[in-house]
Amino acid sequence: MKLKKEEKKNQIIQAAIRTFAKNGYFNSRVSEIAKEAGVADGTIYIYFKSKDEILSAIFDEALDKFVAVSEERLKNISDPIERLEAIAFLHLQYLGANRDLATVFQIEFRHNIVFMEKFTRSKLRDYFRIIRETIESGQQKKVFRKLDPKFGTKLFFGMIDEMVTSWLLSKKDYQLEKAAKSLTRAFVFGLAEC
Amino acid sequence: MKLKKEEKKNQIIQAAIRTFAKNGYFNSRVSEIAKEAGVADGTIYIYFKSKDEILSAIFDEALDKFVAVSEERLKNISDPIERLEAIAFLHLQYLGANRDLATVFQIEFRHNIVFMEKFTRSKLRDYFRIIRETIESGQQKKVFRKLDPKFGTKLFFGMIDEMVTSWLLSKKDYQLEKAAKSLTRAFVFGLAEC
Amino acid sequence: MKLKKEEKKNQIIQAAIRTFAKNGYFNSRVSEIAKEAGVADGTIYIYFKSKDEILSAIFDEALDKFVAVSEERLKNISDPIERLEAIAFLHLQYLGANRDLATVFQIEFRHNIVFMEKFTRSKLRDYFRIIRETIESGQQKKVFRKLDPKFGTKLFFGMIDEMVTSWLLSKKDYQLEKAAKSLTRAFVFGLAEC
Amino acid sequence: MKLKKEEKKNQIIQAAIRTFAKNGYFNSRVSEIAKEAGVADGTIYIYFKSKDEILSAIFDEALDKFVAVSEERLKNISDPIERLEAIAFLHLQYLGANRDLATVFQIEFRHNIVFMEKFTRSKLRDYFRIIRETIESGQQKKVFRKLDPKFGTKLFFGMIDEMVTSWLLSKKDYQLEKAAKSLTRAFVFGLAEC
DNA sequence: GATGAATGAGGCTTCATTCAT
DNA sequence: CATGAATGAAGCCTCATTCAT
Repeated sequence: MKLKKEEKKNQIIQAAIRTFAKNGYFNSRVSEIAKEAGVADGTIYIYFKSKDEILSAIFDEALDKFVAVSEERLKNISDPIERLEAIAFLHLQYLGANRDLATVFQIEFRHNIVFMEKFTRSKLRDYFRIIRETIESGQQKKVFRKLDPKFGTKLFFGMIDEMVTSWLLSKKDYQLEKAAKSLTRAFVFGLAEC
Repeated sequence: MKLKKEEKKNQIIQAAIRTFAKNGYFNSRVSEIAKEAGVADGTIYIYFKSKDEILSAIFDEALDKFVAVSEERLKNISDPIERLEAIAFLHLQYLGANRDLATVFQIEFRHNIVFMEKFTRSKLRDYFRIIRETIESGQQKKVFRKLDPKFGTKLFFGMIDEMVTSWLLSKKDYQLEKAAKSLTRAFVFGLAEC
Repeated sequence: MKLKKEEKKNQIIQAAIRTFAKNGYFNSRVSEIAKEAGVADGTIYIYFKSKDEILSAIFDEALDKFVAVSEERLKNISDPIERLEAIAFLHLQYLGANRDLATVFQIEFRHNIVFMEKFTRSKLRDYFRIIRETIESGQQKKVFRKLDPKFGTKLFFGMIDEMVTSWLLSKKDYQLEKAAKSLTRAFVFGLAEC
Repeated sequence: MKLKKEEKKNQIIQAAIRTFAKNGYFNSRVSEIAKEAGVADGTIYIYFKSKDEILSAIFDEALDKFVAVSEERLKNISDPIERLEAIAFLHLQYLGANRDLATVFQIEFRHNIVFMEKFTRSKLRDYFRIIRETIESGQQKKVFRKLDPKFGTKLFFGMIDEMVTSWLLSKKDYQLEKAAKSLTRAFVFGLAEC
């Protein structure tokens, strides 16, 4: 019973991801999501308080899952450079595997500034912490030079994030995660010759 | 007469930037922009065909101005590393000087994938070209190692872009352009020790 | 369920007829129709795509019903003169029984040449055909003299139509259908003495 | 000076006739009429109090001119049948000569019921009187049989009116006034054989 | 729990009219 | 007289949300 409920909730979330990806949050209709999910309009409101809450649920769920998977995969990697590459790989793979989810993340996450702040301060904080701790660890091991780890985190995240956005805007459907290696190499060793 | 018309158009654009920055495009009302600009609702439609066109005009104007200023400033800088730093500086300074404009750029620009594509394919292309040519020039001078220049462009842009977004979300009002030097250093020399 | 839906649709149509009759199509507000029908503004749009479509529906329905009733009543009348009189009677009775509907028909039907053409080419064509075939039948029976039947149809229709318009503009509420006999007599035998 | 003023007023009226004929009164914009007349929007309001008054002026002027011309032409025709034919001819010729004016007359005259009543009670009354007196004269001369002359007037007017409407809806540009003879014959002698 | 018809607040936009130049 | 930029009231329609069935 409880399972069935979770199933239907997920069904609605998946429908919302497809709908938001196609038309954007503000140009998507609740009735459209309902149709896509194969339920009645009113049913949406049994599982979610409002249209806005569906969007939040998408991010909540996707971020939770991503952080959980990432922590699991990173558990046994101790080399800082290897870890950074793994992080980039997981990030690119996760969004590269689901273009609709990626679209919602890259486009609708910037829903409005309050919305962004909310996630940046909670769920996304965990992700940023993973990157930051990896950089700090590398600095302790003298693999990385001195540099504000928070600053480095932003730079690294910015690189990955732009790869995803660029991939979305490109019509070509290349393997996004393949960029992880050279992205990390660029971040660690820079663009300079030698 | 012509001047006055341009003045009023600009007045509306500035009001729209403030309004969009505050509430986001979709949660802003045309009547609110009108009030903020000190004109009647209908007056907006003498200068713009639709609400959507106001948003486009903001980007059009801001990007044109930015590219024009940048090209002027970069004219006499030939050293690739210096050029990259100048680009980062100009970018960060331009948006750092106008928090409302920055908000609209970082939040509203990605509100709609079609809208993004439109600008990425035209106005923004010029900006990306400036970065790319600088990287290519550095590669010819053997200052930069071999790496797809387009890929490098994305990484560099991604770093800058994330700095701006992070600055917006931060409550602290630090000097954004101060990051240009260390950002460029990180991009060119990487994070690795020595 | 289906019945209830048809009922409500009809309820809106009747409200629209009253509203259009009172103020004319362009000076009628959708909110006024809704109020008159006892439903919310938005409900109108569950049953009709647009304000314009309500007007079309009024004509569609009224013409369909009129042609159906007329064909039924005329089935057993073979004498051409009797048939013409019956047609005039039915036409005058139909509109004479519902002053609001008559107003919409006489005033709003000609509000727009494109709108008129649409109905003249479809629904109204059936009605004109009934008149024309009666004239042709009378000519075959040598009751009527040679005359382009289409021309005759227009003349006959014009006579009836003007009776309705005149009745609408008159404040007196006389029995419109009483004119059928003398109208037909005038059409068939003319104004000449003997 | 006065002449020039009248000229410009007429210029606006002609522009309004073309504009109303094309789009109908409610779908015509004052700015469109101004453009068509080659004057500024505000200039319209120097010559007319409102948009509605332009429409009234069109009917005022056209009806005055028509009645004046008709009375002049009918002065020397005493035979009732000849007079009726002349009336039909003048009516059909007048509107047949200016399709735009005819469109405005047949379509926009039914602007709303109050508007119609206003003209039917004043300007149009003169025209109806001309027809009615002709019928009465024919009855006195025993050319026409006994029949309420007002009733006969409506029938005759209805026939002519429908000819005009039918011509408007027809794409063919036939000579409308050619129908005057057979129309009158039909009205006087009827459709009956012999 | 599920439905989907009904609600009604509110937005974008139009356009007749005004009035300072 | 002529202009046309500015006004702002008001309409059509949309759509998130509710609730009786």
